Amino acid sequence: MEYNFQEIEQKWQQAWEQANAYAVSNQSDKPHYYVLDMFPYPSGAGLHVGHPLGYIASDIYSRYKRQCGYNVLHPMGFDAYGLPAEQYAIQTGQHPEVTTNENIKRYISQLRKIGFCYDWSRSVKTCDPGFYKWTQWAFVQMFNHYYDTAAQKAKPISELVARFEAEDPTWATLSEREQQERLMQYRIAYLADTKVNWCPALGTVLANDEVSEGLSVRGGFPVEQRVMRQWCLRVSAYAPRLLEGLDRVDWTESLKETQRNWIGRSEGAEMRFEIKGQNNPITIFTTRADTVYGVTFMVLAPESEYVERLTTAEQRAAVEEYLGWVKHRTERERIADRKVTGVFTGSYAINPLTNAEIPIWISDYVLAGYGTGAIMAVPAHDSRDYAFAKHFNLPIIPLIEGADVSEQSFDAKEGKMMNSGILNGLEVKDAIAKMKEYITNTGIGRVTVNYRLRDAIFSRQRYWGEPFPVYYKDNMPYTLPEEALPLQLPEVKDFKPTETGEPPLGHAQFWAWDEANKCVVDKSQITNHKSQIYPIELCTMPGFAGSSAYYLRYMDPHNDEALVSKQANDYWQQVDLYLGGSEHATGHLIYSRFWNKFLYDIGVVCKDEPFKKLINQGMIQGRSNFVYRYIGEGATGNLYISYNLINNPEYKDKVQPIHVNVNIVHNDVLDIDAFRAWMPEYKNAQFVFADGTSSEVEDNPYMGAAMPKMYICGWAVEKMSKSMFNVVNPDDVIAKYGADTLRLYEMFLGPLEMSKPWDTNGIDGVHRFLKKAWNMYEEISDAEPTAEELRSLHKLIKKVTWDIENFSFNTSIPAFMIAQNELAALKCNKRAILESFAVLLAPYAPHIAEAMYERCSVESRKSKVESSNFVIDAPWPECNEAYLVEDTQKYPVQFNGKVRFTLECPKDTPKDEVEKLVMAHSETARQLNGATPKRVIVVPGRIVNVVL
RNA sequence: GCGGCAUUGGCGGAAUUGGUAGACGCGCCAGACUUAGGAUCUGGUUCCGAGAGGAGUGAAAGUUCGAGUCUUUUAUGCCGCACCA
Repeated sequence: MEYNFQEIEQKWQQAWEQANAYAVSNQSDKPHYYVLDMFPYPSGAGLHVGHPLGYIASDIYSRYKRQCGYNVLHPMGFDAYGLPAEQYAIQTGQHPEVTTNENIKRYISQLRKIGFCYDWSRSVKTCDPGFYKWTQWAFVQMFNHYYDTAAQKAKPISELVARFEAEDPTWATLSEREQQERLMQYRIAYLADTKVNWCPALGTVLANDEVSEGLSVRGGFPVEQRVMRQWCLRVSAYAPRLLEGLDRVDWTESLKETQRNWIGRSEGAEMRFEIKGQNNPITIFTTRADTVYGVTFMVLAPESEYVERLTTAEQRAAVEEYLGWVKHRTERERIADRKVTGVFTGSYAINPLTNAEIPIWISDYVLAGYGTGAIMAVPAHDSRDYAFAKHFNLPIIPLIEGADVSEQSFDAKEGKMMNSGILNGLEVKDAIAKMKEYITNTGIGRVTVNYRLRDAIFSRQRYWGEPFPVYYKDNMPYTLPEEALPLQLPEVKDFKPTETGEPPLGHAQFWAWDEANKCVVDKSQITNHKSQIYPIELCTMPGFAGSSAYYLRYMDPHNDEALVSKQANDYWQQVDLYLGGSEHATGHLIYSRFWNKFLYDIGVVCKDEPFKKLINQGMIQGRSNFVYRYIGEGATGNLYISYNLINNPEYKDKVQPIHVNVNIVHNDVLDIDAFRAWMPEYKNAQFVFADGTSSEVEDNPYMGAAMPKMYICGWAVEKMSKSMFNVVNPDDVIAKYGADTLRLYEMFLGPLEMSKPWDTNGIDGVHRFLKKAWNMYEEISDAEPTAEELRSLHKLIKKVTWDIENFSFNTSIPAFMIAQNELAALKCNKRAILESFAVLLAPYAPHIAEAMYERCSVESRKSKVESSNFVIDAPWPECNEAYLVEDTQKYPVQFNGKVRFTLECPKDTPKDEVEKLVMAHSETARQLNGATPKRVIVVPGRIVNVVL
């Protein structure tokens, strides 16, 4: 029977769907396991072959775990809010919900075809009110909590109020508004005037991770700095815990490093410097307290609050000019043009150790948001200070013996101190410690830790996002009561910002809060305060809001009473395995961990880290194909040279590579008819074929039938994108080879975590394997398997089990091929072997495995591979291979470096016993080598080396 | 500048604990079948060498009886962060 993958795959996909085969319950005696894919943003372009890579890997693991007897939660959903849908809406007027839902539908149909074992009944999408109710709910909780730094935990804001009432006599004297303003400084979700990344082209602010090199990550539009009143999340409060938690998760080192980098912990000291003529010191942060004797000037960030106070009358004009210039410089300009700039304030600080008077400058190389926004400059040992000092001709005092600072600063933290008073003669490391001690003891400062991680800006001036459940009374924000959630996204007539610069929600008519009746009403009713009708927040939440806790929702997706029930969360605990791209390292994966830790603090979840193990699948790059247009003498622009000829003298440097659609190229051979039909300009294309001739048919030496000629295309690895014509759609691959081949081939391509190009050359080999494997199931015998057959099978069992548990999926496919080869060579048609083979293959190629298993079955029993356990603990057959026998040790015996035979003996055999055994084998050795061993070296536990 | 990862045939890549480097697939070569092959099957395929044999995992050194694997130095490539004091 032919391997009809279309029929098989359709049949089993329907069978799984009808049987609801992958629905999973929150109640089970089985051990639980939660496998999660990073849910996709459903873009208009649909899936390409790169997307399913991680999904296939996680699907293999899920199926394996299920076959091993686990209750596996393996869901899929959609990150449905986002800019592209909204941009499209602005251009076409189509409601983003319509396009988003269309895209989701397309994604689902593409995903279904690949045969994933998702529990679709648990699917979520972030733009669903039933889902974003809990995004809004979490926001309200964050608004109503503050971070208690002493306890390192979020606590209800009411406790803070109680503390103020008890400890601060001025509290009672404040007005309600003043009290609210004060509380706002503590809330975890808070409103503040902050410097933001404003993107005029997108009309919205962006988070730090959404900006790269002064351009928006989406769209690549310029971003500028602006101060705006924004919602923020106090992520920075969680910095120590976000850092510490990394030690307790099983993630790759590189990803943890990226996060550590982003969190950016640095230990140092804050020091106070008195100001000459003022009785009010300034505080700076430094990690090099040891260099305080070399401070020759101070620098303030332009935005520093010290600037106003320290600018003298004579310098005011110069300072203001400089501040104005800095303000109008975009982030992009600042990065592109890193020249040294600055201005003197006119004030002097007093070095607390030397009492020297040191000038205070302003420069934009000091950042307002880090430390205290002011630094002590030590030009001898900091390259940035050095550049500044050279530019403005400020003194440079070297502090480390032997350091030459005539050309550049000496930044290394090594060497012996000099010119440093009490620190002279100490090593830098000891000097830092001593100085910290000195600072603490004398009270001129304190030892502190600084983090680079900033609070997340949480407002977006966009339409297609979660509305904030917030209304404004007397200009102060109040959250909607819990029973009013979700606050549904209103209809608007225009998705662009309003003329007055308000976000698109400014167009919404029904966008006012009736406090008395607790409902949304027409905003025209906002007339006066007595009406108790107030405006609702116009911004929406950013993309990461909906993706920060979606993994919890899968545990309990239909719960209307809670984000996740206690029972469901206690059962699933956390995500055991999370698979996704490393591009989310500093965005989603930080926000999720923050969000989860907050939920942990308030008792909603039982684990403070959301993702126990995390694997980054590599990116699939495109593999572009090229044709070579002849542009040399007499070129018509219509002649294309085969790739193997382009370095011939007559064509060298006379051809121009042109991208050609990879879908009309097979194994780098161009389909010339398809090429001519592809675009009008190629309609009359002529070719020089691989054999160097131009005639399109070769005379057939036999019957005169035409034989097509080959045009070979060149290739290159590039990003997979439409413009390179190298996008491969999984649907096309499935139509041609089937989902099982696609799954196998994606895994076969290389290690999961590495980036690699999608190269369709070679997919035939994998497809051939499936065909050959299928052919083994023609006539099945009930005879007892032979030892050899069992050996092949058990090698495979061992290998595949190891591979799956170690996420080394790519190496399983060769193992299957070898086993298939061996079994075919033995003409094996034993039911016991073939059944097991199908069971092993099931995680990788579930459809064909089901069909194989079905063919093995005597009567029509349920015959699902699912119901048959993965054979991890099958009895090992008697055989001679050491590695199949668990309690013996294998000693490959080498003679002069070449292994000649393998010696087997019990694991704990003493060394001299092994030597004796080897000598006893010396007869063999003599025969093999024509010599008797002179010396036998036994390395404990492993190898026997025989020197002849 | 800081940090992480990588480098093995013509190509993708194996080598799981330091133990026969190049599994498996592609491509290529030869053969079989065939009107035909861009189908299928069989055999071969790291390089040099006719052969015996020799060389060989980016480069150099080290540890070891033994190194693709461990250590140090170095080169190249990819990724992340970057005026973070």
